[in-house]
Amino acid sequence: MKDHGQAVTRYNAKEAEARWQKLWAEARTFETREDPKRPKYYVLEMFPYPSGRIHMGHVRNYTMGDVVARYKRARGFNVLHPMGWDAFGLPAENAAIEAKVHPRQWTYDNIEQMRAQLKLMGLSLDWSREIATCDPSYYKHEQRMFLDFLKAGLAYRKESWVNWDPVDQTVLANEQVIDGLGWRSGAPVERRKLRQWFFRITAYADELLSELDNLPRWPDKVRLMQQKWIGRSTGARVSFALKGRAEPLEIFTTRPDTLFGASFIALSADHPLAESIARSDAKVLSFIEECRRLGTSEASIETAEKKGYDTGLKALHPLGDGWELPVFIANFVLMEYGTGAIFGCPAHDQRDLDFARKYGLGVVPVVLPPGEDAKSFAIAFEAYVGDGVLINSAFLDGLGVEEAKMRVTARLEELKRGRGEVNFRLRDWGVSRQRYWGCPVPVINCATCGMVPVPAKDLPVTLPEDVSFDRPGNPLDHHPTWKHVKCPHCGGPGERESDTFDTFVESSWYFARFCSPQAPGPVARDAVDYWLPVDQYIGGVEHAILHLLYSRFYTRAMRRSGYLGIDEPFTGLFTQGMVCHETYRSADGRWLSPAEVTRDDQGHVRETATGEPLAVGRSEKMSKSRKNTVDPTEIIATYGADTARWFMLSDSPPERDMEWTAQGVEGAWRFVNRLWRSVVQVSDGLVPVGTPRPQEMSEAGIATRRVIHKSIDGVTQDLEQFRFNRAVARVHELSNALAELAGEGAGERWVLREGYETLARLAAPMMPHLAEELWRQLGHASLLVDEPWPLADAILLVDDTVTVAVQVNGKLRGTLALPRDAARPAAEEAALALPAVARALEGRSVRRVILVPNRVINVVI
RNA sequence: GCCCGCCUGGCGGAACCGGUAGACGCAACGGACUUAAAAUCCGUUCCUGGGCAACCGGGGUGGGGGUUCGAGUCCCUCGGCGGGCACCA
Repeated sequence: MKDHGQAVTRYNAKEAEARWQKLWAEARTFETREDPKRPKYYVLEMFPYPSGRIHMGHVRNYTMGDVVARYKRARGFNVLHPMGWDAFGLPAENAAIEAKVHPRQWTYDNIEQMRAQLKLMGLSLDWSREIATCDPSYYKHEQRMFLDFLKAGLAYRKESWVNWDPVDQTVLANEQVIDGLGWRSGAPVERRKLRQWFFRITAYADELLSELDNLPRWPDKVRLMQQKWIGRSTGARVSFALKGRAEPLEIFTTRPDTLFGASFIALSADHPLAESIARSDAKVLSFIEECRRLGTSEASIETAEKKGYDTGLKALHPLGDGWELPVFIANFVLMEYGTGAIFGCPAHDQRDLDFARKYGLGVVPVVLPPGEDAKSFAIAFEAYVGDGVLINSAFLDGLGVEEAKMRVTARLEELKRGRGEVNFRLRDWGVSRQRYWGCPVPVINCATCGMVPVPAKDLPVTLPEDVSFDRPGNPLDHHPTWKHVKCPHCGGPGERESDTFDTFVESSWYFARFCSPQAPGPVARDAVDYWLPVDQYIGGVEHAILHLLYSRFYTRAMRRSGYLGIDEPFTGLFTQGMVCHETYRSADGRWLSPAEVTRDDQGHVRETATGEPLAVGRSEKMSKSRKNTVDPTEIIATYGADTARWFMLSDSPPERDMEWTAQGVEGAWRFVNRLWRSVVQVSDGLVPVGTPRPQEMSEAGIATRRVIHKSIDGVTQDLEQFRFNRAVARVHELSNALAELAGEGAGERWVLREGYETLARLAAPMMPHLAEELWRQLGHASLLVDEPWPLADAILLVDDTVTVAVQVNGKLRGTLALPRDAARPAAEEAALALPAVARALEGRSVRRVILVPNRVINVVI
């Protein structure tokens, strides 16, 4: 074909995309409202932190969500697909410190920029529902709900150990402590006991665990991680009397069956008993201080030696007559778990064994492994933790481990020296942050009345605008006037709580706010009842525990306060992989960004500016530190959003990491153009829109129709199952088949129309702008986005003739074209008649023939 | 240390429930068009032996073993990579 100039050979993505985006916006195509007559579908991607620029991770996430939203919309669902901003957080304050901008200004500027960037992607979002969590119109509802939670006992304040940075004068999260030092100040972090706010997530520990089984559309991996995080363990609480003390000591164990193998008791350094002894014993005090200095970082735990200090106290075994056990303070016992005290059974716990060997304590085996002899069995340096039969254990002798656990627990209960107990690893969620850029905890501290919640009518408690970040610590504390208020209770002088909430609180309910973003209360009940739960939630695995667990808790807390009627916020969850890129490094160790390098004719990578050759490193997650990032806006400016979206969905399965390559984008861009060009070229010769299917059709035409309808069926299943890479491959296949038919002269004009219309429809969720363009080119006046999803003709999905593999002893010897569902004798005969089969048989007799209908004929000799 | 996942051409990956391994794309190579290049179009490409050729054979899904008429797929085992948790009593 002759080149008729630029207009015919090149698709102007930039112009076309802007045009369609404008039309969708004008038609308010994606604005949604409740409609009880239609089935709803709520698609949500984890909302972004407004860092200032979108990155490829966002592009991948929002492309996937948009494919789902557009597909479900075409299937007739009333689709809610909103977007907002997770707008509180530390980076805004850092910007305030470094660039002297107000966090609010910085945040809203960033939102402005990112919204413009996102809009270029052509996402089917209902922008009328946009929310920013730093807006008082959002967080005032959070404060309102906090008051409800307070009343319901789901929020409370207690003293708790925290990581304290003495220079920055703030609490640090565990993630912000690196090798025992504050991440910003570099100062050694101290453990301090501070009054902190908590959400009682543990109240729902059992439910949060058991309901994981009712989330079949969540990845197993995430459910498993949450299971482990909640960490339910069954055991017993056992009471040990202490010689010379009135108060008994309680311990928790999951192995009450090994109670007769006890040889010591160990207390946490933070245990009240340890602290009480320390008051009269300087040596104990210095040991406790040594334990505390060890800190909580992973490295220190790993390298720390198991150490104990014998307090000289004696505990009396609850089942032994006058049996005394030494009481140690040990550095490996955590106050936060169980009762902060344990009994040590060295024979059946490795850590206890190490401890016993170090301090010369007894090692008595009480569980006999199968096949061992009770007289000769001994423990050396490896504890036995498996199943077996109880020995040396009085009334438990001869029982299995499980049976023994039950029996001993029952006996302890009779004696009132213990009872069965379930413990969780999960702790209550500490939500206090000593930060400015967060939602203020709506509480006033009064010298007379104590803690007084801010009355609902006084909400919101807004952040003061005039703050200074000149000195370390919480600006809310330093503010001259903000925190000084009258006590709402007695009218006397009070002080505002200056803690703000962890930003995870905002993200724990934003999905509910999206249902009715203008509601005067936190939510409008009819709106949440209609829209919730979220049918499909999409985001990174990094939120597998924190955000997803908090949201599950918060939903229950909202239910308890009457805001919602559901338990689980997200019925479907998909965790997408990361976007990676290869890395470039110069000889002197500088990292270079993909934009700064060129590939020469030999395939060597050079720095564009200097021509210096570069080392190409392995592909890693795009990150600023490695400089291996590609700016989505530049890609969209060059190739258009559809190309970026198409490449994002190609090749790699969505749950896996993908590699971003320049060649890959080029390939996607070529396909966009090829598709556009083939429709432009073919459209003039097609039958008019709406022409009924002709009675007569050529073989090639019928064959192509089969491909078309199999494509509909295949793409539909692929999209339903999040197999976007396969959907992409199928669209390629259909495009190839149509090009082939078009190449065969006049071809079947009707079939070509059906084919290209189908192609446009199937590609629309993934490349929405191009699809509209093709639809228009094919002669339609309507918007494709309002067209229904195509339906496959079931008759065309089954072939009349099938290709069957013919094997001899499982080895492929040839193929056979047979009528569908061919009967055994005919199929067998045809198979045996194949020359390759006869050759393989070499005259040997056939023992039997395995026939898998329409698939395989296996001749066994 | 414990738990989970993964391993298929030069690369990303496909292969429904055990039934023709390598779809589709990238890259590479060859050809056409062009004064030339780019773009585009056509063709080839898992490895390997034989043959001028159409063609005929052998091997192959991280290694080893097993189940089965038949294994990328199921089981055992070893190795490698990735992720999660980590003093949890």
